[in-house]
Amino acid sequence: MPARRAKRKTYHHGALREALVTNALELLDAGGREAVNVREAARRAGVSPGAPFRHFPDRAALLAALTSEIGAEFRAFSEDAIARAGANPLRQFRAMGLAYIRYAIEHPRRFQLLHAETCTDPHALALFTRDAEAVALIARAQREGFLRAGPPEAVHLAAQALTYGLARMIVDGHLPRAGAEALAEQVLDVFGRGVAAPR
Amino acid sequence: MPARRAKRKTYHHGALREALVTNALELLDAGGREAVNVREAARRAGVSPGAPFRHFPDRAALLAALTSEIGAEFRAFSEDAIARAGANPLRQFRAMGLAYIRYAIEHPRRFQLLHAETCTDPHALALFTRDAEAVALIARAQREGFLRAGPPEAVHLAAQALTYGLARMIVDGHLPRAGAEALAEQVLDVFGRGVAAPR
DNA sequence: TCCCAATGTAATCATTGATTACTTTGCGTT
DNA sequence: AACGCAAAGTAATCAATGATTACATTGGGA
Repeated sequence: MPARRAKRKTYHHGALREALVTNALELLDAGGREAVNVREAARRAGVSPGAPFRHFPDRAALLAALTSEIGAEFRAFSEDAIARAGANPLRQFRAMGLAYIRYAIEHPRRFQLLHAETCTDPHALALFTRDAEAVALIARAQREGFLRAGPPEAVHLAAQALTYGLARMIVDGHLPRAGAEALAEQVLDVFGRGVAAPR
Repeated sequence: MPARRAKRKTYHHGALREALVTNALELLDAGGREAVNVREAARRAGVSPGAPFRHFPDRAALLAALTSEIGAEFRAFSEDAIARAGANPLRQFRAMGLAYIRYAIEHPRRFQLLHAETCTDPHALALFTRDAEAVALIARAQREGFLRAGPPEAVHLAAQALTYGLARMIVDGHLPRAGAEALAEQVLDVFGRGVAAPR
């Protein structure tokens, strides 16, 4: 209830845990993972440096909570994009990839945290949670003649790596963000024509 | 000359700068970028905490020197792989991609540092230093009928993104390192068949 | 030889994470 | 409605690190 950064009237904050995570998110967006620190989050919540300890045993726990929060946001973002893509599974797959890339463009620091080596949240990576399903889909499309032959696992991994690579290149500064989305669509088209069965 | 971690006989270390970078590399490999700290590097060199200041104005400078060192190593690694690939440009390109991935498997922390958003070393990224040349090569292969038609810039970016994505997936823990190289070869094959002109 | 610039030491300060004892609050129980 | 207790925050403290300054030592060149 009490506004962040304002002097608190009550002894108890009321929603310190949430406030800390929110403040940590601000710090992350502003300066990356290394800029996330407990004291500043506490300061912005108008609370003493020891207070966060009641909610998070250490900095890693705060980062974990932040990661979880961001994971949920990303999942919602991704699933929304899939829902908008209609019923065609291949269109859905493409939409998921583009959502991935768009999220990386819009929230690079969050993307970075979410996919860091240290992130162990199994649900954090929406793109990688339907592997078996996606591979089966690819195998079926191959049998039905829509996709050219080849090991479906490799085709799937290629699609993942391509998407992840584009997103990562943007986040890591190897691809200018301006126009990156349009470029990404071209790249996905090249790949799509590559894996499609020759007519 | 004096061994690291041993008590120094002389007042002057002799090669403190190099020793600090070496120690920083150890810290990086052991615990990632965040584990690199000036004091520990100084401690391991058997030198006081203030000594590094003579060589590096701050921690960022030490990290920059470390990055530069790693960049040179990676470049040599990559160029060696290309040299071994023979004269065929397409084979060279494939060899470069595989070298990229192999380096990521062998030295994930170094790869990570080298490709971090904060890395500004323009020569650090061997894969991305011959863009115009590679695009021209692709365009020529298309004209000569080896590759199917399509915007050569997009084909080139697709190849880059695929390679970078695989390497990054390994580094970020999204792909088990065991067997990753063989898997990567399969993926590059799928891509290669995709961009190759239909026979 | 001697001087001085380079290099390392010692001491110090600020920031941050972590931890403990103490204080305040407000809710559930009676 | 009063009480008591658990939850939540404060204050104080310690350790580790980065940064910075004044001082000491060394060795090579004028």
